[in-house]
Amino acid sequence: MKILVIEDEQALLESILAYFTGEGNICEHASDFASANEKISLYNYDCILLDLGLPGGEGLELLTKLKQLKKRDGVLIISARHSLDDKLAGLDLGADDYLVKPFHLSELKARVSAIIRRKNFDGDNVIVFNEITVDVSAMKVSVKGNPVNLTKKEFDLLVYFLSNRNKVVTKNAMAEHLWGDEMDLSDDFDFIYTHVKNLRKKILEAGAADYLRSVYGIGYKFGDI
Amino acid sequence: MKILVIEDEQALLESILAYFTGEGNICEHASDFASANEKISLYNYDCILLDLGLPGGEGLELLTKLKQLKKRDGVLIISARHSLDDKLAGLDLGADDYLVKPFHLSELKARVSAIIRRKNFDGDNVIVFNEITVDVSAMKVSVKGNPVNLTKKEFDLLVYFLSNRNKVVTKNAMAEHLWGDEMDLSDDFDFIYTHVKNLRKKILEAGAADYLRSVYGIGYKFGDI
DNA sequence: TTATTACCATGAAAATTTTAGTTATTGAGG
DNA sequence: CCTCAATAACTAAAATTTTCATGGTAATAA
Repeated sequence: MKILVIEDEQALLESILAYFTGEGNICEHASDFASANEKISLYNYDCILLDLGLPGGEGLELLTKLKQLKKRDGVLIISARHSLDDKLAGLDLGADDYLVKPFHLSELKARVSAIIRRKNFDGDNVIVFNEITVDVSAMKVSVKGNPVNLTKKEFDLLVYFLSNRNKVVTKNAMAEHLWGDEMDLSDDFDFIYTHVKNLRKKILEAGAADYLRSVYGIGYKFGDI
Repeated sequence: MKILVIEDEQALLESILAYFTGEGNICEHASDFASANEKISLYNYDCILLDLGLPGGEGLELLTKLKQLKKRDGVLIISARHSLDDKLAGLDLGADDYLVKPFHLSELKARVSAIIRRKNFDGDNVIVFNEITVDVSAMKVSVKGNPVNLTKKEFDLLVYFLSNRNKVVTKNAMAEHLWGDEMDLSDDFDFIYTHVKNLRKKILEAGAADYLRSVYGIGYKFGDI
């Protein structure tokens, strides 16, 4: 999953990044209002961790901005302010949850997972698409009940396709979601072909129909044939 | 096992902590309502010892909270109030057992063990998995009837694997369970490999099949081959 | 002391990325 | 409507990087 951490306290930022990266997520970060504003405008995230006490601007404004842009990123507010007012204001402006500092990383993770589950999979841990079943939390995939061994990138790719089923996804969007901002978008990332190929092969060999169409010059579409 | 002791009477708290820590458990504690509330929200425990007469709030509310959060921690109420009403109220709200002060630590331990046994091992003292037998209360492990000498960490690890059999457990989850919150989860704890290795070796040498698979980039899975 | 736990260095295994070569699709010019 | 060059997509395999296993050692606790 792709996560943006907006936090100016350097030590906390780093431990959050280390933890979530270690859990296998793609993480980006911003430490001030301006860069946070830029990130949320330009990119999409599965979840944004937003610290309210931010240099250069009022964190709550970012929520307003997200709403204006009609983004559907999940937002978890993390803040030292534990007044009820702030909490309500945040939730009112569209935040999905609110966590008061100090907190523990395992708790943060649990909440982020809950938000992502709610947003992407209707609160469910398991995505079912015809004969393909994906257990997101257990990172397990099966076709007609038979388990399929996918690597992490293959798994991420499949989940991305499934949460965008029947929509055309561009190569850029895929790259952005799977590799985050370490990836220079001016590069061509032919290696995506490798992962697509491997995923395709494994799913087909497991006995699923060929749901993945390439859209010449654009990207791919995964969905009903 | 991970145990939370919620108790405001300092002397009693300390003797309980000393006793359970001495028994090899990971113990945490809280002395007032607020911090107890925070702890139970943030973490999962194998058993929570809950004193009802707590400064700052009504202890029974914590039970309600646990239920709301859909936690499955075991709860043993310890309280000076020996009225039947309190007891029934507590059990009604989901507590697993009730112990009236004063009590003997050995009695407390027996009840805590019973709760943990019931929660984790279907009330059984002994986990049997193919040729591996684990006596949880006696901390003894045997393979095909031959005893295997495990250290504490190895034992804990094995029990953790067994109570999560056939599921993938992440390195983070393992660390969290084995070391509690003293461990900085943003660190990488490569030494977990050592414990895995030692456990694996001892179990294999004792003649068991190789039930432990590593799941590249994620963690481990212990279960049927 | 001895037993246990944490850490480190090294090599092996697995996954990811790069590279290079092949095939497919498109659209412009004949 | 065809041909063909340009671009895009696909594939296989090599190179690189990451993760894991293991033996040994230092630190700590019993």
